[in-house]
Amino acid sequence: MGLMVDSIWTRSRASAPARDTLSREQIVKAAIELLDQEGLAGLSMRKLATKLASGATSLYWYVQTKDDLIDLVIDEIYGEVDVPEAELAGWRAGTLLFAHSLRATVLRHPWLPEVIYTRPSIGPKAVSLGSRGLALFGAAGFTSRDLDYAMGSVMAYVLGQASAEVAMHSAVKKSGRTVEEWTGDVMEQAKATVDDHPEMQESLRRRSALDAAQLQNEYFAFGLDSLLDGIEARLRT
Amino acid sequence: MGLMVDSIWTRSRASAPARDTLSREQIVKAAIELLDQEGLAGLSMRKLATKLASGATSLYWYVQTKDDLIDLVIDEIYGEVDVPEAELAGWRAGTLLFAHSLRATVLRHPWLPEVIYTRPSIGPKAVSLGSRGLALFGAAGFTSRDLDYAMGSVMAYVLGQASAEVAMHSAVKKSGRTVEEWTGDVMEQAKATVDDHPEMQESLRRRSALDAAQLQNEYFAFGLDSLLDGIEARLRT
DNA sequence: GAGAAACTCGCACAGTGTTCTAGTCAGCCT
DNA sequence: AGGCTGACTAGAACACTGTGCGAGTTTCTC
Repeated sequence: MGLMVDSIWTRSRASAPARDTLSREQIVKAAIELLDQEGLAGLSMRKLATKLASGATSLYWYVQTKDDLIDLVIDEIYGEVDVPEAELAGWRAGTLLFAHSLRATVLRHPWLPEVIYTRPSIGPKAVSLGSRGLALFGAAGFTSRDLDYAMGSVMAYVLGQASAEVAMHSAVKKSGRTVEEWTGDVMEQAKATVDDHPEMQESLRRRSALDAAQLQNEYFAFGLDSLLDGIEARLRT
Repeated sequence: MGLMVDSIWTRSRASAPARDTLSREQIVKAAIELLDQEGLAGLSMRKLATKLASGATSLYWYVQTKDDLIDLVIDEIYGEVDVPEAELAGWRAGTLLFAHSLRATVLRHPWLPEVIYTRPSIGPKAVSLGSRGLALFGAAGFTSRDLDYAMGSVMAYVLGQASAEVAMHSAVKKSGRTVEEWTGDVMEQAKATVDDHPEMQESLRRRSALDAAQLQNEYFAFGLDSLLDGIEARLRT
């Protein structure tokens, strides 16, 4: 009974490194670079090893499996997210900063949505992020379960919206055209199916009338502001 | 110039099927079954072919690549989502129904988050879903860009929250324990990193004090209600 | 009956994650 | 100094992946 779940985070190095050697940090860093350049499909143990000028199977000394490596990578990324102190910014402004930082992080690492939803994030940096987030919301007056709910809902929204953005970006990139051209293509190509749907037509037309980046910003802000309004209202009950 | 993007949706069968033959529908259906049973990693063309009692490469007559197949699969899944008519339910109730239906669909197909964020959804059923959603929000009085933003924000939140749920479920399943046991494991295992974070400790303790499913429901409802409150307020300006 | 489609599928290729095993190196003990 | 131990490297091999190719079979059309 009570057998412990053995995960990456429980293990640690036993003594000092012997000579000029590989390291987890190094491997994780290289993996992130590879992911940023070539996406999730472009990350293979062999390619990663070549990048590190080592044998492919040497990596397995530092990492149990590829999945474990990805756990490490994800946690590293969580470390890039800013969570301001409540005293400095106040809740609303602080949360906006946090949300935008999280969004920017996802956009910087577009392969993230493909992997974060396959596992809960319980690494040290993810925990630290969660903790600082809870502090921010706690300082605003949220307590007990509302505290968790509020924080979690903001994260869910931001990750969801950013993930959708990333999905579009990657499709555009794969097509090798500009965002605007791509939108046009999609409209044309989906014409047959969209024709029966007047609401969709208008929506697509609206979409192409505006600069794509600005549109995404407004999109993001609309939902975030709405959500925060709603959450804030729950504070006064 | 203006070269069309060639996608799954543009192609169509030329004439009637010849004899007792495979079909796209059949393949897609089998793929979904396989995905539900074994997850994304469990879907391979060979396994799928065996399930259909056919040769592996025969599938390539109906489907250009595995990615195309997944496009078809995703669209099929979008067909499972309910979007009520505005006249029947009204905006708020209708949106709640829609949101819960979308969430339930994701929970029914936990591999979905792993794939939806790698491509925008522009298949016929996804378009139909979007269109009916826009109709629902349009009937409530949203117009122009607010219409798109409101609808998109709700989708982003729901998908984000459901995806996070699914991430936890799959970790629990992989560990082979109950949700409650697993939560305990995680707490114990993350003790070292969590110990410096008092907010996190309380949050985790709170989490284990409540039935997991009920907690997820409350979680989901909190953010959704907040978001809808905020969106609704924007209707009156 | 001939020819053209529609459809099936075995073979092969390059690539994957990972295990196993033999090896090299650095530091410690006697 | 010599040998042992543990830290670390890495090649060979296994079972598996997606998919292009080309040859085969079936059915429809004239």
